[in-house]
Amino acid sequence: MPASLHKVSDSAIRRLSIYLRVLGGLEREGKETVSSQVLADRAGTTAAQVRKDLSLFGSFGKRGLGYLVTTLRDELRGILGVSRTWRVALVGIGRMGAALLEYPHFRARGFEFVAVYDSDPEKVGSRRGMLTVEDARVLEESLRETGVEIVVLTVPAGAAQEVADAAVRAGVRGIMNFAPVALKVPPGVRVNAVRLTVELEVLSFSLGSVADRD
Amino acid sequence: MPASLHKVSDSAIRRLSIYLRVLGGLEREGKETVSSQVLADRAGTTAAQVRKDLSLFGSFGKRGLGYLVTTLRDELRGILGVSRTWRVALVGIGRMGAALLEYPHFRARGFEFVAVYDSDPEKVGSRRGMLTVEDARVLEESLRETGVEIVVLTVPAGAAQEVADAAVRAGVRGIMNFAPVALKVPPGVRVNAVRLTVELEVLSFSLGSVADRD
DNA sequence: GAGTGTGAAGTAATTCACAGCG
DNA sequence: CGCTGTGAATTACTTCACACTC
Repeated sequence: MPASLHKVSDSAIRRLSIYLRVLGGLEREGKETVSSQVLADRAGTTAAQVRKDLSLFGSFGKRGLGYLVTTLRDELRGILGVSRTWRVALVGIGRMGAALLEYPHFRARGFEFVAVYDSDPEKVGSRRGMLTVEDARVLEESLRETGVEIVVLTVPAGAAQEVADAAVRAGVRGIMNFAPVALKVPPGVRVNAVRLTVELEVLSFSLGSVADRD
Repeated sequence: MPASLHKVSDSAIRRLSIYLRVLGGLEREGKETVSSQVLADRAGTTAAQVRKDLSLFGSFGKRGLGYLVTTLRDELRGILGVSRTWRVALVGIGRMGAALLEYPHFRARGFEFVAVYDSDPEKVGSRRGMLTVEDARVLEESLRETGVEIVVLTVPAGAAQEVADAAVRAGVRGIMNFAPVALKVPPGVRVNAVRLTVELEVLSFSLGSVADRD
């Protein structure tokens, strides 16, 4: 039962994205087919989990054989919505913003930065690769004009909510938030937070508690 | 039932780290107490979840009043293991590595970079703030000598596993991995992967499927 | 035979709801 | 009274196990 309209868990989607990455590697290695077991090993999960995840969207495998690498990759691209290009804007061009702007894997996966904003007058007007830094004061209308669909937020915590509000008013429905605040957005808008300090603190906790395996 | 030796879920720990961040903000605002409800609002979760999470480690609140901000913050620091300083090394100083090295929130939370490595001869020997970039070939012994406890990996995918192996041999038990590969490490070593492309693809999926609320 | 697809079983995480305390 | 702490109920996620297909 393919079920494309049923609710799929976030963690399942995360894993699909990882499978997609693994399939790219397998393809480069010239592999034509792959079993759920091998896929699982490379993705860091279990074979049953792989099959369950894929079965949420269809029956892509061949029994006794496994999955066709290229076919499955195309299917996953379709499911994840990355067979097209997404128009992305960066707001806040500090060191982290600059690093993301040049991050090679984004473009390779269809996420293209089409605008950059900052509120620092020193930075506004300067070039960043193909792009010119625009003034954050014109954010809303500029985002709308440029047809931006996803915003990557690397501004200080204090500025994040107002930038998010402006982006939402401009019709943006996806926000990748690096600022250390929980953003409030209306229904229909999706925020994905990247919490670098949290990741380190999870490590710190694991190393601290002795009762720890794996 | 405090239960410090029982298994606590990863997501609970992640939330504790977020609560800690929120408490810092409340403290700066001069708030002395906070209810689970307010904490939840600022952290982006529910009051029941906050109380459940905290109850895994003790009874920190006062009924009818809430939690004392400073006290709870200290408790959480102890639980997460961040009342001390952690010695961290960065391996791979591209743009992302450079951004992390200067990321102000790491140091503010007790994560201190004490060494930087790269394999590029052009970079080896150059200065990065207080640190000199060392040659990745001496990684293992240098990590050991420097007493590094956590490694942040920002090397290309192809190099990540061998760097991880060397780090593990050097006694490192925590790895924050930015490379797009699943690292294999022995039991007792904890890897935390930061998958930036996955985060964007989750957004892409959410925007793509129309059947989407929140 | 090898390996998928999937209900059913088993775990884990979250939410409810309320007794009990300050 | 207000708000915590927590068992109980619920919901979500993962693993099992095996019929089925290539």
